[in-house]
Amino acid sequence: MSPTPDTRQRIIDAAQTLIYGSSYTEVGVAAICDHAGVQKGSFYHFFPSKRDLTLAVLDAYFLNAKEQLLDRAFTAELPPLARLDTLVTLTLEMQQQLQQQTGHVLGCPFGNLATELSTQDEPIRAAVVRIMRRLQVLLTQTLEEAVAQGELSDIDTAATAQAMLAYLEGVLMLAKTENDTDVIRRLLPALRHIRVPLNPQ
Amino acid sequence: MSPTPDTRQRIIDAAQTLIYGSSYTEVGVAAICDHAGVQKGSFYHFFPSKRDLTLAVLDAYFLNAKEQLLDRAFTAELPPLARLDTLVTLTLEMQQQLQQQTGHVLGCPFGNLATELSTQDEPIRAAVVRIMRRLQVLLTQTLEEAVAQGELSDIDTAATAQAMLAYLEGVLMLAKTENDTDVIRRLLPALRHIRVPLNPQ
DNA sequence: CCTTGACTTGACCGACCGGTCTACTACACT
DNA sequence: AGTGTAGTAGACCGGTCGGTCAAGTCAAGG
Repeated sequence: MSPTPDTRQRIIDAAQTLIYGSSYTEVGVAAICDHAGVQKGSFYHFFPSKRDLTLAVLDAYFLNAKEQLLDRAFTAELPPLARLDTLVTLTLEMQQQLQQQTGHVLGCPFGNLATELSTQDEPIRAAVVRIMRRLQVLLTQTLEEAVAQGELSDIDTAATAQAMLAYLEGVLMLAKTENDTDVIRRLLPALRHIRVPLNPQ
Repeated sequence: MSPTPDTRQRIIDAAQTLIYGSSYTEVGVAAICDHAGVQKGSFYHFFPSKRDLTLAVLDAYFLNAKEQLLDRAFTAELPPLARLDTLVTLTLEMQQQLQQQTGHVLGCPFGNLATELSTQDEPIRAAVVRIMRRLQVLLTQTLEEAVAQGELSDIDTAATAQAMLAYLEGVLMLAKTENDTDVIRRLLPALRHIRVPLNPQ
C-alpha cells in the first residue's frame, strides 16, 4: 500500500518523537512501530536492536539541533558574544514551542538520554559524549574569538565552554522538572556571564 | 526468622541504592524485594505501589543529602560564600566515593529521577520540585547573608540561587555522562561566581 | 521467464513487568 | 485458650517487553 516512503527514516522519526516525549525505557519497540506504521519485522530488518536505533536517533537529534539551533547561533555573521545570546533565545523559543505541542517542557534530548542511560548502556553514553564534545567545541571557538576580539578578558576558554554547556543542561533540566519555560527565560540569559578563570587547579 | 529489623526501611534502602545506581524503570519491584530480602507480599503490605515507594525513596534521598551535605555546608559557623565552597568540596568527595563503589558517576538522585519521570509521573515530578525548592531556599538565604555582610554586591538572590542549582545539576549531569569526577573538580568551583543581576524583565 | 535479494508481514517466543490474592505465622490483648 | 491483626510467604495474573522467524511480496537484472 502506498509508495512506502523510506521506512527506515519513518522509524527514526517516530522514535525521535516518542523517546524525546517520554524516555528510552518507557517507549517500546511496538509503540515505535505503531507510530511509524511499520511492522516489527521491518523494524528489525533495518535495526539490529533497539539500542542501534537509539544511536541513529541520537544522530537525528543532533542534525535537528544543528539545523534549527547551532547553525543559526554559531554564525560568523554575529559577533561572538551575540552568538551566545542567540543560542539562549532560540533555545527558549524551541522549548516554548515544544511545550505548546506536548504539554511538557522536554529539556535536552541528549541530556535526557545521558541521564537515563549513562550507567546502563556504554555505547549510548559514548555517543552522547561525542555529541557533547561537538557542542563544547562550538562554544570554545566562540569564546576564543571573543577573547581575540577583546569582547572577553583572558579566561580558560575550554573549561568555560564546558561550564556553559553544564549551565545550559542544568537550566533545561530544572525547566523540565518545573514544567515551566519561564525558568529558561529567567536563568538562561546569565549564560554569557559564566566564567572559569585561567590557572588550572 | 531473626528479629526482622524494619522491613519497610530495608525496602527503602534497597530501592535507594538500586534506583540511584540505574534508573526508575530499569529497577523492578522484584529486584528491590530480592535486594532487601523481602517477599513481594511484604512489599505491597507497606507500599500501595512502586510509585509510592519512590516518593518515600525521594524523602530518604533528601534526608541523606541533608545529613551528609546540606547540614555540613549550610552552617552558620562558616561565612556565607565559604558555605558554597564547602558544598562544592563535599559534592566532589561524595561523587568520587560513589564512583569508587559503583564504577559509575551517579550524578544527582533528584535530577536523575526528575529527568526520567517529569513527563511521565506528575506526583513524582511535584515531589522533586518540592525538594528543589528547599535547596533553592538554602542557597537564597546564603546569598542574602552574603549580600548583607558585604561579601556580595546587590544581585537577584532568588534567581542566582536557582542559577547555582541549575549549574550544580548540569555539572553533575555532565560528569555522569563522561563518567568522570574530574568534570566536577574542574567546573564546580566556578559555582560561587555565578550571578544573575537585578532588574527583572 | 526466472532468479535474486531487499523488504514486509504477523505470528510467535521466553522473560519479565507491576500488582493481586490466599494461606500462613507470630504476637498482643482479652 | 481464643481471637484479632500486623506482617510474611509465594503462587499467580494479564499484559508487555525486546527479539525471532518462516513465509511471503515485489521490483530489478540476467
